[in-house]
Amino acid sequence: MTVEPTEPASPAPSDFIRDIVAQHVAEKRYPKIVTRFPPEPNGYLHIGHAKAICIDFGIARENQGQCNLRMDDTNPAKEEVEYVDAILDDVNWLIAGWADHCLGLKAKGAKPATSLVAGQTDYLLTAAAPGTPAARLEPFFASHYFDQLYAYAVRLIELGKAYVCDLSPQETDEYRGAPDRPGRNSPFRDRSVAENLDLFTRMKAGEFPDGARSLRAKIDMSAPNMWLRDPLLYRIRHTAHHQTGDTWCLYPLYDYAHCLSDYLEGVTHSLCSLEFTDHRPLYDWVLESLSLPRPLPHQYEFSKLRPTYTLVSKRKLIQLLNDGVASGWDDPRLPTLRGLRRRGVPASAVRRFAIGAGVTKFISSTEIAVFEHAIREELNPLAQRRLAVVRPLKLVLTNLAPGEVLECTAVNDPQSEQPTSRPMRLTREVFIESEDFAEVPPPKYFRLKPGGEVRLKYACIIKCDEVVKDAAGALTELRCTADLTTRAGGPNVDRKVKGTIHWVSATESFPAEVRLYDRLFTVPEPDADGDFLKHINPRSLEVVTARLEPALKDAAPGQFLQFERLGYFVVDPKDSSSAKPVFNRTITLKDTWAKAGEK
RNA sequence: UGCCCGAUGGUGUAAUGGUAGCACAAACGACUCUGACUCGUUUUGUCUAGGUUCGAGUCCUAGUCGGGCAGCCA
Repeated sequence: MTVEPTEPASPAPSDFIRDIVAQHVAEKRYPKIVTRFPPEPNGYLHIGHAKAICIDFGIARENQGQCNLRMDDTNPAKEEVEYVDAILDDVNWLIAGWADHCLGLKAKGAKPATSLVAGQTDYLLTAAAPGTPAARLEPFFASHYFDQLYAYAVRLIELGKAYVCDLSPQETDEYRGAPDRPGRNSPFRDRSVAENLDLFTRMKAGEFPDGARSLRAKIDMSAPNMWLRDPLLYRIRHTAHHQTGDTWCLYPLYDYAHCLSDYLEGVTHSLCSLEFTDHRPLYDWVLESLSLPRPLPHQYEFSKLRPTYTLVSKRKLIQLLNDGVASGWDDPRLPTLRGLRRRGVPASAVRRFAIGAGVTKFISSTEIAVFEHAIREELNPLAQRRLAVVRPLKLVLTNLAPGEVLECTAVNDPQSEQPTSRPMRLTREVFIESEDFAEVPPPKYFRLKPGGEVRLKYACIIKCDEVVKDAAGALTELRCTADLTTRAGGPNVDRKVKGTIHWVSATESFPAEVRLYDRLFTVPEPDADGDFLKHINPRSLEVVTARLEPALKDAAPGQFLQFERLGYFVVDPKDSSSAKPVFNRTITLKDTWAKAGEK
């Protein structure tokens, strides 16, 4: 099983949004802090969403509050149940052991309850009680509020604050004007309440085709903020919805549905990304226009997380899939939560990265190195050490007899306070990493070279006597002698040599497919020139047949491993089987030697 | 010639009128049976110009630069 620390190592962060929340808590403005994470079920979650999740859930958990998972599903044309399930799964993975106790889900099929608050009809849907079996829970859905949303729309009409408009989509655009040019009033703007009510009822009844009419807020067509120029509240769509089926042909738009969904759930702080800043006055307008009896939620915006060397645009991710660059939403090279999970990135590392990026309104990109560092930081204490040779080079220990076996002891978890160990068997023929031998060594090369010595990790020091090549001049094997006095327990255990390399026995190891993943793009900003496909890293995936030490036979999916001196690895949860094991490289170890070579 | 948001080392972020700090990255060194980890040292910063103030990264004004907004998408 996957082991996850329950708390992030870093202290609770502070930022401008948390400052506001703290202030509200101090004022006791709300009975309880409630946030929400509102994905649209039209795609998979990625690392960018992880930041939103960490903020939404983080603030809830720091304030003994709750964060509702809500499907923002007001556009039936784009959304599917497949995504609903995947999103729930990904969120559960990301917050497991960290904020699962404040995940707000509702009882299956539950709808908002109607009550009288301060003499006014009010609707409220709260999360299911803790302890409710998971099978009886589901996320919140904006689509489950369609009745209440409709009732609020009627109230808006009665208040003279909304009207049915017969302008076509094209005409609506023309009437809206431009940022530097005021719009014009719709000719339908001053319909009577009775006529609006009649028309709206008939829109709901399905009397009109798509786009024929819409319900609009009556605000100000000359407002400098485009979103206040009588924005649409409802549009007609004769399309089945994954939750409500054919019940509706009238669907609310985001700006209308979102603020009210927040209110309906008792959300207090509605946190979203910067592009919604211009919508905030509309968010407030809708709620304030309705004179609602309970405290209103407020929207606060922050900047998105944008790591370098990758892409977090749904559209571009889909293009990678369609072009066959990626094998699916769970391709380990993708920044999707599914891809990351399959790659072997622990949820705690995603959180550490997302939280560490901070919360501001400054549009920035975060170096992927910060993420890679977070992954290593989390994995280092978690990963069991193993020996594996990814590009095998045969090496014969000439002073060992064929069939002779030298028992060694290898450490599993050097970072632990009480490290455990496992046996390894050194034999006459072993494999070492091709990279660990150089016939013509560069300066400061610590590894094996002709006539040179190196330690075989956990075994003994060896000396390279002979380099054997085939007729074509290609290296075929190395012939070495082992200094058995340097074995554990031997008189010269402590003899120092500059290099230590990993190895596996040629006869005891087994072959396995290893997928060596690297960054998907070769440049920090793949889409800077609008042509990200040009910058795909041709070596983002390299498949090799490696030789693994016998203990790796028992490796289970979800178990974090370190192949010493190579990097962190996991069993591929999808393609691996005991007959044909497959390992994914999550990330290499930091490699200052390779870096030196680049210069 | 509209409205809104933003600007602190290479990157990200803190400092809430009082010593510009942290992380990553980079460089060097120590340690090392992982060229990992760990530890130590170092380089690099308040967009510009005015103003308020004993004192400004912080407040004010103007400018510059960057971003968002004209979906019946979210």
